[in-house]
Amino acid sequence: MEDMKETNVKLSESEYRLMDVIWEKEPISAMELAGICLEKYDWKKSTVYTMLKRMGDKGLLLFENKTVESLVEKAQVNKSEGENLLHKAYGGSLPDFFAAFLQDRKLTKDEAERIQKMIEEAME
Amino acid sequence: MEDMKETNVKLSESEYRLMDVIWEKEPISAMELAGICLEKYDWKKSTVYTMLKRMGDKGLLLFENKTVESLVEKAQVNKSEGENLLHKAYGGSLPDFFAAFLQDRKLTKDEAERIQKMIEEAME
DNA sequence: GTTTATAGTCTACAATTGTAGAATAAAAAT
DNA sequence: ATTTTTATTCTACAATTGTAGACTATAAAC
Repeated sequence: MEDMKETNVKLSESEYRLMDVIWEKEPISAMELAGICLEKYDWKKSTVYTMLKRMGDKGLLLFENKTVESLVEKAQVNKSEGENLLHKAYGGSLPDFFAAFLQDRKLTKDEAERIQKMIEEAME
Repeated sequence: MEDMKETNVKLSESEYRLMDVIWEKEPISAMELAGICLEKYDWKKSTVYTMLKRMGDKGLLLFENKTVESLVEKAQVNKSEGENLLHKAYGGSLPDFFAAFLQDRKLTKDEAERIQKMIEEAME
């Protein structure tokens, strides 16, 4: 990972999958990547190379000198997808958003505490 | 809205936008829908009709007798998008997921309380 | 009933995504 | 240097998405 501030990065499903491997192993050689993707997703190597090319053009990663590294952070991609959903689906209301997940879900004491704590810290 | 349990409904960006209008006004006549979409998104009427056709084929809505109604609930679509993100991006960990949103965000006392309360209720 | 307006369908086309075989280039082995 | 192996690129193609103009059918007015 090198840099790139770009807000609102949007990856397709497959792009995300590929990035996910990259995030985990970078810097990684294109060949090793192809190997992992073959195992993990059953993608042929040319499929991986094609994606690398396209994603490189989009500025999502750097494929240079046999090696691949990301140009977007996982946290940032996740964040922007999340914020996007929060706004489009729940009008930006965090309580409404959270409610959707807490509705039919049980939390362990530990999880609940961890979250409670975060909330306190986020309270002004 | 009539029915359809289908887990994991996935709408494209435009499909979601159209559905959003439908959810708000259904049952609504195709023409009125086209009018709203023209104003709101600047989509030509044939664009709307094309989408209605395609989305009807996919079982996302019913376009019958000049009238349109949804076959998927907004809450359900939102939910499934959210769960999807939760899993793919945060390994299903709600605390991690929530943390991403609470990180750089301030909550009002009211919001915090509403969330706290939900958490307590979700705790076993 | 014929004109006019309104609603709906069809066809089209470009961009993006998912996928990969075939060809080529580069590196390693002999 | 030539063969063999391995890495990379090219070309291709189908499906999906985004978009809409042109045509047709239907209903409303006269």
